[in-house]
Amino acid sequence: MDSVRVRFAPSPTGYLHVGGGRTALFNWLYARHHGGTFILRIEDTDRTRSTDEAIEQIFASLRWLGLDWDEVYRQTDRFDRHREVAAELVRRGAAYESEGALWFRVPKEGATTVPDLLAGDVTVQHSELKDLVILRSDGTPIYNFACVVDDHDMGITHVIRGAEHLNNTPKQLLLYQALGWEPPLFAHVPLILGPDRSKLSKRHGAGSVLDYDERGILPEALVNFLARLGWSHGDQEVFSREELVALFDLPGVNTSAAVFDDEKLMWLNHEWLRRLDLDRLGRLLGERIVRRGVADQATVDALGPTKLARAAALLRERGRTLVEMADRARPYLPGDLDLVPEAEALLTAELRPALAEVARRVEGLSQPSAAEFESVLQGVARDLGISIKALAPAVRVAVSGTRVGPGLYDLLSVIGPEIVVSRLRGAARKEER
RNA sequence: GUCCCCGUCGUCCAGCGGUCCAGGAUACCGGGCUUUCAAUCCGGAAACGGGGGUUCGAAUCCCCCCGGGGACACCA
Repeated sequence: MDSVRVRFAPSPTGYLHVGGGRTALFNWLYARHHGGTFILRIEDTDRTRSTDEAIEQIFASLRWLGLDWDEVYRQTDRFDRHREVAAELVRRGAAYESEGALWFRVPKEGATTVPDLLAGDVTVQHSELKDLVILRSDGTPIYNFACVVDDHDMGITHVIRGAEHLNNTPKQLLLYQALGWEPPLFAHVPLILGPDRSKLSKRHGAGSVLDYDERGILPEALVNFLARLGWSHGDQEVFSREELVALFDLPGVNTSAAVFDDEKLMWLNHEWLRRLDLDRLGRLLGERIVRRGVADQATVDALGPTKLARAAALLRERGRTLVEMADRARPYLPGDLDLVPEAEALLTAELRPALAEVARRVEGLSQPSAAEFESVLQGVARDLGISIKALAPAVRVAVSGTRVGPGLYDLLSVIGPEIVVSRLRGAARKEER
């Protein structure tokens, strides 16, 4: 059997949204699973709506998703070929000119059946079809025609595309027939729906692939999530890219549309955050801290990769996105903190000397571990006759500015003795005013 | 409106004639653990759209209805 050649054929009329992203993913997975070729074809025949910015966006989106293509084409580069084939259709009497445009004649009688790999045989009566324009009056080709010519010329073996194209397929099949060409196999994948159950589109808001990057979603998570929309492997939920390549195939794909559930994406993202290599996560966190304006590049650089990774290890347990992690990273960075409003209530006159005492005892230590911090706090609590349940929250808020966060001793150990001491003293002094 | 596709917990999936008084995940509710929040553990509520068939037996096969979606451009 010929090796698999599939294509993703977006039109550059706007950003790439997740629906297109999933179509691209399924094509890519199919190609990689079968050791085939993944082709990217920019369908820019509508020159009034296509933009170079959109093309760049599509490239950037696919790169971010990690979907590498083996060949890339632009339909506008192939207009001569399209016109040549159109002329051939005229010669064969299958096309005619009217009002300046070239039309393909659809038979009045009979029917065409699409042998869809997923939907099964779908038959459409020719009486339902109208003649279709193949070349506009300005001589440029139209989708249904350019698509057929290109799929044929590029040796496409499987057309995997959104279900909204199922109705186009009979027309395309008729074109293949008129040209005497062997059509590829078709697989129309179910649509992704928005919360209102209509086809996911730009008007549903955050539909752009790159928006998910902006929101702090990992490409691993979005790929995993998109793959699970319409495809499954038993009860498994988390799949690495490698697993997907190994397991994905068309027979496992659904036929019913799926609603995009943001909450589940968040859960999956958290899962991936917790599985990520810590050095890489540390780097991502550093970038995000700067990107979010939490701190500048110099501050992040000063912290260094090791501390960044340690902070990331704590942050990822609670944050569901890189954005949440970065926005909570302030306590790990040098400098003063804004304390939450209830902090004042926690830092009572009774606790003030205790904070100062903790600072004094920490000062003598070098690189204290979480366990050492614990024994310091326990010691101070015991010696000063204070409950640890009162001391711990006060130390936490003094050092991290907030009442919530990782285990206190881990937190202190990662923040490090210098910053801990300085913030403890600051809080103790504040109370004296 | 016409044609086409689809129809299992709110949502994503499993199920492909018996092992299903339907399983997993998420979200939700309650409890344990914890200085807090997470994580985690235990428990709970939650679905085969309806009606006819076929069959000894149907979530699984067929038909009708209903519901949802998509397509009906010199857009893709």
